[in-house]
Amino acid sequence: MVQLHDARFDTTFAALSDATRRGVLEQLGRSDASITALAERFQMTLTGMKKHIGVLEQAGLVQTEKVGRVRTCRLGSSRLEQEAEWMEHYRRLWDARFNELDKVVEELKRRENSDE
Amino acid sequence: MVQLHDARFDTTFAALSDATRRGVLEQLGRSDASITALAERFQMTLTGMKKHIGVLEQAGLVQTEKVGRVRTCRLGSSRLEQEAEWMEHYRRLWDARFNELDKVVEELKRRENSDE
DNA sequence: TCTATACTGAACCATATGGTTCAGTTACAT
DNA sequence: ATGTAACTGAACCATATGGTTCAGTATAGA
Repeated sequence: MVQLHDARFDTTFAALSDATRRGVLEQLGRSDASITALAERFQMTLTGMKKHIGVLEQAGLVQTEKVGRVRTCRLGSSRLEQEAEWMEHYRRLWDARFNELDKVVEELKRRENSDE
Repeated sequence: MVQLHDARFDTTFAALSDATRRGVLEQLGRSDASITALAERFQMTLTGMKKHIGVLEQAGLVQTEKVGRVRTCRLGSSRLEQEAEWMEHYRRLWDARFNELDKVVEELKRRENSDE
């Protein structure tokens, strides 16, 4: 049931398609951070960063918790496992196609040889 | 020089964030195909499919060649190697954070025990 | 109690995206 | 020579995205 994962993949890959958001993930890998801290680090308004965090949260890549007036962001529960798997799958497809081409080339060589 | 890869990552992940395009990659993993064939398979106008192919081509995931009046699409040269690497990197960050939390939890338990 | 900080939400803006239709152009088949 | 098939490009449309400003609300600190 590949279809079932489609929506999730859409949102995860879309979340990863922005350099700022990938930067935020890197940062959160080093230490948790407030929205303000992240906004400063990436030279952006609070509101702008909040939106990015929203996207990352939606994709399960980040979790946040508000205590007092500061909302702390940390890495979320999605470890991109299925996405990494998908990439592996794609690579196998690629290899399959590649090997097929190799066979064709070999076949051509064989014919050339028998023609000589 | 992480920045150098940023633009490429942007376009690759964006290309992968659409279910139709991922479907096209799957299909091309099985066999090369014309734009018309792909458009039919994914129930879409020729023009629509052409745009998707354009996006995939831009990301290096697909290559095309026009012979006569049909343009044949096949898997491209990008094997998502750097992207897979990036995901691994992210995972290591995640693990690092996770282990850190584990230590904190252990530390808390130790204190609890010494309090008893 | 007053003030500054940290966030939130609505509204706005420019540009991008995913799709369409319509009007070509080129190439194959009769 | 002509019709049809395969693609291409321009124009259009609705919605999404990445950002902003501005006007709040809620909390921490003096």
